[in-house]
Amino acid sequence: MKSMKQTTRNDYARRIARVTEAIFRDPARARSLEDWAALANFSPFHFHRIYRAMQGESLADTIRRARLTLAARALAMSARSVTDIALEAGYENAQSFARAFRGFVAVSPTQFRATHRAAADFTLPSPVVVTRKDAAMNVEIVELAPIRAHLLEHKGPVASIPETWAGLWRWHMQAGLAGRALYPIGVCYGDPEEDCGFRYCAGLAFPDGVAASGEVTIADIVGGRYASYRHVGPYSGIGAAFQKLYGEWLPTSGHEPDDRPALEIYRNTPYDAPPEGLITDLLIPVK
DNA sequence: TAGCATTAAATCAGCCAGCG
DNA sequence: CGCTGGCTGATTTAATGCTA
Repeated sequence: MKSMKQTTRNDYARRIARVTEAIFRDPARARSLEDWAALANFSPFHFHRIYRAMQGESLADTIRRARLTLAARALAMSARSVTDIALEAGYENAQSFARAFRGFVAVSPTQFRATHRAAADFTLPSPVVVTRKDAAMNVEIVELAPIRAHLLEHKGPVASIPETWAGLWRWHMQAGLAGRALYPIGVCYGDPEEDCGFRYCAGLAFPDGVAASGEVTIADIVGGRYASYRHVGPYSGIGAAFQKLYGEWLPTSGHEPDDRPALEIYRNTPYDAPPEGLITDLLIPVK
């Protein structure tokens, strides 16, 4: 996959994107591997390998993620029964659904619903706007107060970052924090374009101190001056947005980059918004 | 790409809690 | 006590992944 020609890669990416779009448009719809392969113009045999290589997860993983994301949203935002939501999400019964759901977010559907209903009482202090939005790229300069957060360092390829998040959510639940308000923040050290030197931590900010345990640590995210850009859309577009910020905006902005980590502040989550409605503030440190 | 191994999902049986 | 909804463990079945 690494040595693949760029044109081939683009072509493959387009074909695979047709499949993932169809999955997220209607996650509950059952289709055979042959159908999905046909949609991407691959033989079934090659399809799952190409899919996995391009997406970093199997077709089944994507379908499960789409279905459970849909279900999680329904749990958080409606009062319908777990069984109804399970059936609507494409599961044949509530049992299978409960099992898959627990595997996804580490808590049962009803616990999840209780947590997300209860978690509306805490908001981070908003960054103070120093300069208005840039005409070209909607970037504003903000002053951010320090944030104390629980961090879990991501290890492995960028594509598996969702697993680290799942690990941090699991820790959050296991630490008995279900029902407590929280605020997810991604912390990026170094340059994502370089394999070495780039580190990513999944973080959760809490209203008050809670002891860390296991691989989860407590850290103070340094405050100060940041250039803030609001990214709206699926998380897959964040890399390109950062690239644009560093590559296009920063050099012409007159600002100098600082060596504090860049931040991703998630203003909503896949549990309460569809992929195209995900709001993420991207903050790059400036002097 | 066949054939085997592994993994995930479905199914079934049964438990528990809440309620009339 | 029976009914209902929700959850789980064990087992079966199907899909997926790996290897040659």
